Parts: sequence; C-alpha cells; structure tokens
Amino acid sequence: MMQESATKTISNSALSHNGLSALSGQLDAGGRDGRLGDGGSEVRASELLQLQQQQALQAARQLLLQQPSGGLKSPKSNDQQRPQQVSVAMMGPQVITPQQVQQILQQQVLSPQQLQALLQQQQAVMLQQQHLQEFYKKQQEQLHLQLLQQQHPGKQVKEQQQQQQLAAQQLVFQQQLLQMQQLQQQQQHLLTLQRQGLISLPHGQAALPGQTLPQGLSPVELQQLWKDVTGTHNMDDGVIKHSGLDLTTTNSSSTTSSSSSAISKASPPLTHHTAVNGQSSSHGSRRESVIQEETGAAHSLYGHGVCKWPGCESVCDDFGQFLKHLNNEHALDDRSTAQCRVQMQVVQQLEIQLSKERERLQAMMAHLHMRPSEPKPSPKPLNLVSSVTMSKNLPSASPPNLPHTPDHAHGPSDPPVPDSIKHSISMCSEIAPNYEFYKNADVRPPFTYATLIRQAIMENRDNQLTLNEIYSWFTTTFAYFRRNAATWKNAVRHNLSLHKCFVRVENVKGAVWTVDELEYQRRRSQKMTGSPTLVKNLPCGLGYGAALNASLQAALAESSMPLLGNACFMNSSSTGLMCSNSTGLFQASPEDLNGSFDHLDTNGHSSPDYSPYAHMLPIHVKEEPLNLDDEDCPMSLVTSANHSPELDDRELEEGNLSEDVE
DNA sequence: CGACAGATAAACAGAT
DNA sequence: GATCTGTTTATCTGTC
Repeated sequence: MMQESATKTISNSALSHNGLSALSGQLDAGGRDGRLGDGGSEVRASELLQLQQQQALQAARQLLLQQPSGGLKSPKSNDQQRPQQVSVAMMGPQVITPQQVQQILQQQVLSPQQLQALLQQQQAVMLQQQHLQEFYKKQQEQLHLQLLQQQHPGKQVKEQQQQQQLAAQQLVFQQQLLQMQQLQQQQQHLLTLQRQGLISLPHGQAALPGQTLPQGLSPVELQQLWKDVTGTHNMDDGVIKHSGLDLTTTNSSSTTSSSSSAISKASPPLTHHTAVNGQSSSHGSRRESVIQEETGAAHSLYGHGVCKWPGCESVCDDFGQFLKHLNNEHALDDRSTAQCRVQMQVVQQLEIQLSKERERLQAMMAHLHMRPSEPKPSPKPLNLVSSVTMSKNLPSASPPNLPHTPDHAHGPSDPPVPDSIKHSISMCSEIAPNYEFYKNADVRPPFTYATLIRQAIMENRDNQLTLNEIYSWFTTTFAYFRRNAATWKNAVRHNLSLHKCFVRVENVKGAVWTVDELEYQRRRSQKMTGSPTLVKNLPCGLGYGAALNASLQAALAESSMPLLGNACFMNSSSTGLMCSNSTGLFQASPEDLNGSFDHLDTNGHSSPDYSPYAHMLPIHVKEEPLNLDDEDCPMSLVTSANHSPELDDRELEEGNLSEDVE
C-alpha cells in the first residue's frame, strides 16, 4: 500500500512539475505540425486548466496536511497519509475524498475579505494567463508560417534569425506561463481552501478580529462568489479577442525565472485528450443532452426568462431562444467545464455541510432533550445523498433526518421508560441521519470493529451471521468498507476471535457467529470501572445538558448504551418501533466510537463509484468484490461466556434493564 | 509513565 | 494449490 502510494505520489509530482513543459512541448509540436486550429488550442487550454486545478488541489491538500489542526494525529499517520492525499490529485481535479472535505471544512483559513482579494487576484491572473496563452499561440502560428516559408531558399538566413528570436520569445513566454501558473496555483489553492471552508463557517466559529463581513456565506453568497469567478471567464472571452498584448502587465510576477531550462525541455506530450475533467469531449453525448433538454418541458437552467447558468443570467425570451443561447454560450468547452466543475464543488460542499449540520442538530437535540417540534429538521435542498437510497436493509420508511424523540419513540401503549433509556433512544435518533452518509460517503464509521460486528449480527433476525455475511454487511452498510478489504476483513476476523463476546457456533453448513450480549456488556462495563459510582449513582436523565461535562456525559451515554442497543436492535428486527430504520447501528456510546470520526482515507482511494460523490466526481476506484451470498445457517447455539464474578452484579443489572426495554 | 483498548499487520493452521 | 476461515502474536497509537 505504501509503495503504491509512493509511486502515485512520484507520478503525480512529476506530472505537476512537468505538466507545463509537457504542454509547452505539445504546443511546440502543434506549431510545427501546423495544428494550431481553434479546436487544438481549445484542447490545450483545457489541459492547462486541468493541470492548474490539479496543482491547486494538490497544494491545498498539502497545505491542509501540514497544518497541525488538520486532524492527523500521529506522525505515522502523517507519513502514511500525506502521500496518499497527494496521490488523490492524480484522479482528477475534483477528487476530494469526504475525509478531505471534512478536513477542509474544518479549516477557516481566510477571511471573506481575504477571499475577495484572492478572487480578484485570481481573476487578474487568469486574465493574464489567457493573454499569455493567446500570445504564445500566435507566436506559434508565426513560427509555423515562417517554417513554411523556409522553403524559399533565398530567405533562409534571415528567417533563421527570426526563428531564433521567436524561439527565445517562446522561452520567455513559457517561463511566464509557468510563473503565472504557479501564482495562480497558490491563489487557487487558497481559494479552494476557502471556498470549501466557507461552507463550514456557520459552525459557530467566532469571526476573526478585523473581519467585517459575515463569515458564514450562504449558498446565495457562494453563488455570487461563483459569479465572480465565472465572470472572469466571461471577461476573458472579450479580452482574448484582442490581438495586442500588453506584456508589461504580465511581467509583474515573472521577475524571477529559475526554471527556464526545465521549461525549454519538451516533455513527452501528455494524453489528456480523452476527457477533460472526466467529461467526454464527444459531441454525441452533448447532442443527447440537448435533445433531452428540448424534450423536457422545464429546464433547470431556465427560469423567469433568464438563463440560470451560474454567472450568466442572460435574458431569453422563450425556451427556444434559451436553448440556442445554451448551446452557443454554454457549449462544452473549457469555460463551461470549469464552471460545471465549480458547481460540482459547491454542491458537494453543500451536501457535506448538510450532513454535518444535520448531525449537529441531532446532537443538539439529544443534548437538550428537545421535543421534535422545536428543532427544525434541515430540509434537503440537495437530493444527492437521499437520492441514493439503497435501503435494502433498512426496513424503515422514516427519513433518516426525521428526528425521533423519546416522547414519540414509543407508542402510547408502551410502558414508561426510565430517563436513561429515553436518553438512549434520543441518541438513537441523534445519529440516524448518518446512515445514508456512511452508506454513501467514504468515511470511516466512528465505531469500533467490535461494535460494528455486534450490530451486524444483531441486525439479523436470527442474531447470527456467517463471516461472509458480516463482510457483506460491512460493505453494504459502509462505503468505507468497500475497499481495503484485506485490512478490515482481517480486523473483523481478529475481533471475532479476540473478543469473547463473539461466539462461534458450528452447524452443518459451517459456522455462524453470534453475540454473547452479556459478555459484550461486561466488556463495556469493564471500561467504566474508572467511575463505577458515577455510572451507577447518577440520576439518569436529570439535566444532562449544559451542566454536564464531556466525561460525565460520556459516562452517562456509556451506561445507557446497552439499553439503547438492545432496544433498537429489537426494533429493527421485530417490533419496528421508533428505531425501526436500523439506526440502532449508530447508537454508539463514546466508548463505541473509535475516535476517528474524521478518520482520513488511508489509502488514497476515494469514494466508490456509486457513492453520491462519485456521481459528481470523476473517481475511479478499484472495487472490492462483494460477496453477497445470504445463505441461511441454522445453528445449534453454544454459549461460552465467561463471567467475571466481580462484575456479575452490574452485568445483571444492565441485563435486566436491557430486558426492560424489550 | 504505564496500563489498556483498539487498529493493523502478519504468520500460521485447518478447512474448503 | 489457492482461497477462506480462524487463531494468535506483535506493534503502534491514543486515552486515561
């Protein structure tokens, strides 16, 4: 794994460093070959843009990883993950794993003012770069023309001199291009950081001193930012038409040229021609989309007589005109691709933000013991996650973001439950929305293997699973476990063997694994030995709000988790009460959490193709083969629980409480 | 600082 | 022989 990552890192680094020279080489070759048509230059421009974005994202990732608050805790993790994070950049400009996004979301690097300044700088840089590219292209054309004219022998000497001059000029421009690109890269990675961080700004962080603008930007403001960026492109269109170039304005950042020799070396041409940003450049698919647009009565990009393409707002009197405008102004080119790319990022960030906010809401509700009417369930402006509702093993029809509360958790005929149990149930709903999240996002679930295995087994009606079925549960329930199969499967086996709470039961067909719940609870109880009196004597459900510190709440949650688990497991399998959506899975106590909620992608792979992010991003992940055989395994139960005498009391107590829930 | 839990890797053996 | 399953050991990291 490490070797693979290292290799990818090296490759990617080479790509980044040589990308421009490679492009220059392509430009050179194109000039000599006389392929300087508009189409060719478009492709090269898009390649350049792609490279720039790759570099920007790479720089952003590296910057994030270098920040101490970036979430990487151990030096080893750093060593392992830094190259992996970088290697992700190979997959494409948009490939940001959810972990990275989470990481990015925690960064509030720039103030909005700084961002605006960056945006402006970005616009200026892009303008200048367009100038340079255009001028460079013209130089190539000129060179090509002169090469053609060399067939006239009389003018050869003079033309050779001109050619040398042109070559020298090209060197200069290549350097300028590179430097512009470097500058843009720096700005863009800051911009990327901020654009992604902006969305998490409402997370309660206080505004930095000296900031006058609100830190949290609404989607509308984001769109405005977006317009700012795209407006630059629109401006470019106009500027590019100018044949003359004021190169003096572009030299501000090109005073130092340290890599001229590297630039002049023409690297082997890169093959980016197949797709730009993962989009096929074939016109067939585009035509299909146009047809779809025409057949559809309403177009998402058309409303109130205005083109809703981000940053456009062109007035179109009728739909036909809009279609014409759409095909003319927003055809498949670099600009549209880049705009679409930005929009994808916006959507992605919003989606993740939504998930986080929803989770926060549930946590707040659980913490405050609120009724359902008080919190407003966050609406779903984006159907990206929820659209991928693979609720095969989710018997519930209740949406995951619908807050379940203790009061409504049980039916009216249900006996009153202790406050601790209520608290447990409220925690059940707390993390309920995460089901879809973990199912679709490549985020490591914050639960221990033991907890997950137990959940997998308990979700089964017979409370037993074969090893392969446990594997399948992991892969179907968590996107994270759809890769690195060797690692986590080994861990699953290891945990099954290690923990006495997992009991292997032989039968005719083979073996199934069951959970010795008493042993499981005993193991949990053992962890509470640090504060046994706290666990046993605390008035559960009494004001565990603001007055309780974290450890106290943790202890409380820990003490109530077994009940929670049992209640919800039972509900998921039989009674179908409030936790019928199998969200009992996530009713974990802090002890059950593996402390890696922000666990980063450890191998540089990103979301599987069928994750909602994969729908938006050009991600290609080597999928682990899914073995989803669901053979029934009748069993003869054999229990082998060892009970520690000193813990039997509490164990029994908890067991009784658990049964009370049932 | 040590104990402990959890994760990860790996070796190994038996079964399929 | 390859693969799967299960056990065991070792190491590292984070937490208490």
